[in-house]
Amino acid sequence: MADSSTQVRPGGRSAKVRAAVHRAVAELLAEEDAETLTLPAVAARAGVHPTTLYRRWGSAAQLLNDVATSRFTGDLVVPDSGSLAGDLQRWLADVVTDVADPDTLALMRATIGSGPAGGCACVEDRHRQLGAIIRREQDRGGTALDVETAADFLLGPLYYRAIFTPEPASADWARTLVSTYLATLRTP
Amino acid sequence: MADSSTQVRPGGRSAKVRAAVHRAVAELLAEEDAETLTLPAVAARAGVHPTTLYRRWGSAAQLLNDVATSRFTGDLVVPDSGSLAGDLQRWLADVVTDVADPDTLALMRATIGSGPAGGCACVEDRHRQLGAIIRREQDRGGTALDVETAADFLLGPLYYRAIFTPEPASADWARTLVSTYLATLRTP
DNA sequence: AAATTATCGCACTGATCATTGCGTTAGTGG
DNA sequence: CCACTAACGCAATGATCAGTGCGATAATTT
Repeated sequence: MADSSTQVRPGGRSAKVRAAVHRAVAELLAEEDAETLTLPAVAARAGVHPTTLYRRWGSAAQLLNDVATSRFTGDLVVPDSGSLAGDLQRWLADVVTDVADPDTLALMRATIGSGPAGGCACVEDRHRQLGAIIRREQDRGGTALDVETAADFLLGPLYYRAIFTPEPASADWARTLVSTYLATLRTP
Repeated sequence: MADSSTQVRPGGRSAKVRAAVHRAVAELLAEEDAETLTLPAVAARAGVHPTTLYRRWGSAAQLLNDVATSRFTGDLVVPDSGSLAGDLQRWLADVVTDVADPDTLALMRATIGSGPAGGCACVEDRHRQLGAIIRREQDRGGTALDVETAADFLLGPLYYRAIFTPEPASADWARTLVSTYLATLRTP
């Protein structure tokens, strides 16, 4: 103990409590609205004492942020089909499948309402993945693309529909999105 | 009193209370996060007794929904510049200006978290306006366009950036959005 | 102007949330 | 195996929220 006074201890029990709490948040969010997501309610569902939640997370907003971060990072693998079109098609199809889950959507909506005003944990990893796909295309000798513009045309309509409109996003609609975006690249 | 037992009374006092409450909600949302938006807090800010809020709105979610509905309906006029491109350019610029306001954005984010899972009061009027623009173009003899697709390409990137990314939407970026969308119509 | 009643303020109560101090359990390193 | 301490459970407290009955105010009608 040369430097730090706080020594993290991620062994069995803490991890088990954390997993139970995360699962309880997901379940409660899927059942009822985000208004009733209080720390005592989560604790009762997870079989954990409320004091633990107050100490580890402090508030419902921070807990939601933690759940969303661990839920939306590292869940999708960046495909490598050999072409930009193939990579985008497969990746966006995976994103559509992910967003199509009502529980995932509920977590996203709740996170938007309680998270910080700029940036959201729901899409940070998506932007990284899109950047990786574009960088790979550039390494193959393809044209250098702007990540922001690609996100505008691919993630924009997808998340807009998921959050604001009741109609779900289908897989072939996502394919149309990709081909339209690629068409705009050829005709500036 | 032939039919109804409840008789609405929108005269002076009720309207004044309603306006004060709406203003208090907007102020509190602009200052702090949506977590602390409780009915007693709104009542204290508005100078109204909390009982009134419990009776008229019932919960913070319903109050938020009411505020958002009256805030996002009828605030923009549908332009009539003579051409589809001009109408879309001017209208989307107005939408950008509207979303650029931090207070408006805070109200949108809070409404997403507390509103019903399908559809949001923030965009319902936007869809109606976009439908009116497209219908007018069709009356002029132009091509019949799909409202959903137009919303995907215009409102999608705009609201996606506003909610998920910290970077603001500029006016000329909105112009790029419109011209790109119009370009995709000519090259299917 | 008088009667009617929707709406609001006030006081009060029960329920739930947020927080703290203390003892216990169980990972972690020697 | 033993000492150490991070992490948890428990009990108790103050604060705030949610809800109710009743009288007062003011908008609306006759």
